[in-house]
Amino acid sequence: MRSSWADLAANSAAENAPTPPPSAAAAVANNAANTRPVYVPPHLRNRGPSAPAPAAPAFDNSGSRWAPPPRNDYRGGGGGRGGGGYGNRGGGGWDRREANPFADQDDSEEPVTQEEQENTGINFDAYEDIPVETSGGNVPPPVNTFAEIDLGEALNQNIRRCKYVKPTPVQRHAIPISLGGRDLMACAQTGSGKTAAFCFPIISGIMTGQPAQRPPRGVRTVCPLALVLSPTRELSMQIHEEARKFSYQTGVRVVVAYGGAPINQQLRELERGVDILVATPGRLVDLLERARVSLSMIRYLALDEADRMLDMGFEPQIRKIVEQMDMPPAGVRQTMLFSATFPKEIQRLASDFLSNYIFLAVGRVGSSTDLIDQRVEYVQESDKRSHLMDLLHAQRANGVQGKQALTLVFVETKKGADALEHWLCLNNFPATTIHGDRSQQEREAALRSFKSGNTPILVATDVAARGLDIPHVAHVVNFDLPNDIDDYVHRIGRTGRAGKKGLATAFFNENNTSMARSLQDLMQEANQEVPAWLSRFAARSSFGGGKNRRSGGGRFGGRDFRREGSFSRGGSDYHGAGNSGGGYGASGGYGGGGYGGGYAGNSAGPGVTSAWD
DNA sequence: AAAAAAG
Repeated sequence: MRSSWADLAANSAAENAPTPPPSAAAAVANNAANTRPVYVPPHLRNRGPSAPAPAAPAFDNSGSRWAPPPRNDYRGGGGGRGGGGYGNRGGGGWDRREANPFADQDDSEEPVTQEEQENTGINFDAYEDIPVETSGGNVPPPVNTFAEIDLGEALNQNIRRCKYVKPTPVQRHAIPISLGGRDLMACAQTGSGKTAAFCFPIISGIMTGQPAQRPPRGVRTVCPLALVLSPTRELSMQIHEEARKFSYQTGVRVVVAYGGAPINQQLRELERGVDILVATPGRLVDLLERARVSLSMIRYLALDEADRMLDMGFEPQIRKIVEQMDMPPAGVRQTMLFSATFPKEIQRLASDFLSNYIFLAVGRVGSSTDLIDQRVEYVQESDKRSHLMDLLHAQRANGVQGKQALTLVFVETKKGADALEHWLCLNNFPATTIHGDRSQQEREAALRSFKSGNTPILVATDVAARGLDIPHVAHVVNFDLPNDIDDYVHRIGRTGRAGKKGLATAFFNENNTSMARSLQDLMQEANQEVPAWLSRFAARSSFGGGKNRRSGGGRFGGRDFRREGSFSRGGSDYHGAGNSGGGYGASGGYGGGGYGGGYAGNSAGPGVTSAWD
């Protein structure tokens, strides 16, 4: 598929003239007469007439099936509205024009108004005074602007189209680390732009890196250069949509594959070429076993919600994909793990997939205090429905134009989700539900309907707990509390995103006593008001410690497990040994004492644990 | 024990 880039380059060199790509021999000859490098990075391939003519590629495969006809996705100026030709994704068969992922947005060149920024952008004021913790050797310093990083003009333009003005904290730190070629384990807040944090370096790396060799002879096997895995289908879809925006007109192709949807369409997309494959594990294993995908060329591996991907349910599949197929080993490929939460048992498992990695935890002080208002109410099992009804009524009263604010209600079981949805509808609350017993079509329809406000109440199992970015979720209700505090963190993280405020209400009763202590600790750390009755439950249940207890007092949602043992446990002074200056150059390495935490000198109170993506 | 992920 590299050759399709080559064709593009050739095409571009000919100023978009409809001439066939040069033969390999011609390419070589041309190159011999020309000292320019043979490889043309994708960000140069869509250049307009003013761009210097790139050298012809040395690896042209014209005549083979890997050299499809030249793409015609150059559009004058590159940034304009472009008129027709968009939205032909899925139509047209061999029409290779790239659908405009920004088609549904106002693409005018008007400066972004304050209001717009407020409504659509990220509220960066919410990200001041971020505590940052890094460990590992030679940590690259963070950047403050996208301009400081050379991501290439095409990517920069997409960043502007996305209305990203400056990098979020996780992006400031993670992008230089990734661009530096380092493996990374990153804990980052919910809704703080973590997808971009791993997409930008991957796209940039593919654009500027060496051209890929031709895929092996397996006729229909495709060889992506990057693999992004996520635990749910909807999250994979979302990552794919984001990544498509970031890679628009870069020549980098992103394809998604997940279960529950017809495989044939996904196969067709794969055959058109794939640089970045976004997938759920099951469908990927299927594709690997059918030999439709080979991982032999993988340079970048990203696990989103990495702790989830490595817990009991997923670990075997992930090991199979990463260790037992044909993926290059750690140290050869570059591996990036992202999550809000990273229990140290899982960190230990994860380290199998990493090589000399940097651990990064980025959080903001008092984030939950400012952004997610957490409440816990004591509600008997039998009273939950009527209590929920009260909340919804109160909200409706506050709603704009009688419109219900978006409310996401988490329950424990799929049956429970159906039952609650049914009951809500009976009571004139337009609700829908998403869970694993529904068809993929139903799941996607439910999500759409919720996002659009058509059914402003979504009853969900944990399938919706992680990663999903649903704008304007005003309220997350933990109708049934999860059994794991990390799940709670992810669930409430569906609100209070991109610097906006949110509300989270949990129903607590005797069935949740195992959560009392961890919930109390979490809320305390986030400067939330803890009801006295909850503290009593916590005191009562705390003797055994409890599996939900976060070690060391849990100032951060994540902490490098490699540092365990080099500090006295008990966590009275989590950051005490770190220098609180700007020293990002951690020198410690594994378990060494020389941890240079770049803790952003905050004395305003306890750190944050609340919302980590 | 539940949920998710292949069909």
